[in-house]
Amino acid sequence: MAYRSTERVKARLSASRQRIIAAALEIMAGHGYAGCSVAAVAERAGVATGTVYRHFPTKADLFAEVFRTASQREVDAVARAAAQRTTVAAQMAAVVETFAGRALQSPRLAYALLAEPVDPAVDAERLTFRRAYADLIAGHVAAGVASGELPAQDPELTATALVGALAEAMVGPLAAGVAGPGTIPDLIRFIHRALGVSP
Amino acid sequence: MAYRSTERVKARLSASRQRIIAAALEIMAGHGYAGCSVAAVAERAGVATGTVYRHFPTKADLFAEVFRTASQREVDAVARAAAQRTTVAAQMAAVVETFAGRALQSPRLAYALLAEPVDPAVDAERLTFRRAYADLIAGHVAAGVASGELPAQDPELTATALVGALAEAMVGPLAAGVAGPGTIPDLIRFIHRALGVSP
DNA sequence: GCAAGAAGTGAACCACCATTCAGTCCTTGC
DNA sequence: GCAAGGACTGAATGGTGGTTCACTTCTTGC
Repeated sequence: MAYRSTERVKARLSASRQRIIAAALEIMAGHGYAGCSVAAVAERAGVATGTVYRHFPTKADLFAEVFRTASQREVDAVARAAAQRTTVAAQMAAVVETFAGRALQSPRLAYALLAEPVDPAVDAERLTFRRAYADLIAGHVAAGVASGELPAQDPELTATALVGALAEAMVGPLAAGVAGPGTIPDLIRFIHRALGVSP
Repeated sequence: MAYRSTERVKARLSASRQRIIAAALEIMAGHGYAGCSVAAVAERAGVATGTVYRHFPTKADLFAEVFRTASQREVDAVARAAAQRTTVAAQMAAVVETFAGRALQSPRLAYALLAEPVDPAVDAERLTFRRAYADLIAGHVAAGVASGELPAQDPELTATALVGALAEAMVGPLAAGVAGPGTIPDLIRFIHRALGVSP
């Protein structure tokens, strides 16, 4: 036995894997999922197409991970913003501002993550993305109901509906390229009403 | 010139076209968009695959029309239900009940119309579907604001967000096959709060 | 009945792209 | 240096399913 992979190689492999994921993300941000052929991803990552398959069994597996990575980044940013506020009203305002602000920064990527037609196996990953947002929101809503800041309601349903509302309200602006200046404040008012925040 | 198409032939052509659309709808209701190969649609319609292409230039064109037809039917049903009520609160309750009730009657079709991964050209048609709902709702909201039943708000944004909320809240139940018994009343309460209906 | 021309047929075609694999290059331990 | 075995390559492969088209069948006006 003359070969047993060493730390150095493991690190290189891992770096290579990360480069592939990063390349896929960059292409998604530039040309959407539609532009993400395996060959294009490989070229941008500086490897041969075959190499992609040493890291991921199928294209769907690769993009499941790409979606997972990107989604986690988004959800984390929103969670961090919300955590800095104390009232549910302020927390939800932070959620909207962060979510919408980031989406408008990278509209093509946001569109790919939210709504672009993708392989069904990748689409499944999208569900967990939305679920992560819903869980985050549901936690704040449940706390608000418990503290009496919000009226009694099913936090799960409220959170799911709010995620849908947020996503839908962003798809138009993302397609158009910009949001009207009043969109975000209006959306915050809508969501405050929906939560039952007292005015 | 020995041939100029007559009424009888025109009627037959139109009937054939309708049969193709109907067949596509039936397959969507049974197996989703994924089951809709052109060959399968043709077989169900009782024509050869080539015949489909005498009526529609591409598969995407066929399904754009299929989506348009199915969507119109849904929107009409919802509009009709809402039109029978007098207050905005009751109208929106009717919207939710009709939308959700019909979706749960034909979950596979509803899923295909709302969320299943489809060809991008067909996806575009989905946007107009959602837009039609949003316009319907926006009309009622605007009337409610004008009459003082609802507080001041941007009817367009409210309507868009509500469409997103409705769709998102249905995707889970559609995937699961059933909705919990409380889902629809809870959703109506959510939407009433979001509109600012006074309790 | 017949010529002209449209509608209908379905097997063959083909574009696209994910996936593979035989050959080459590297890394490791001795 | 060298043998063993992994990593890398990228041109070739293959499956899928939308699309075509040469041919057949039907309609029409005379």
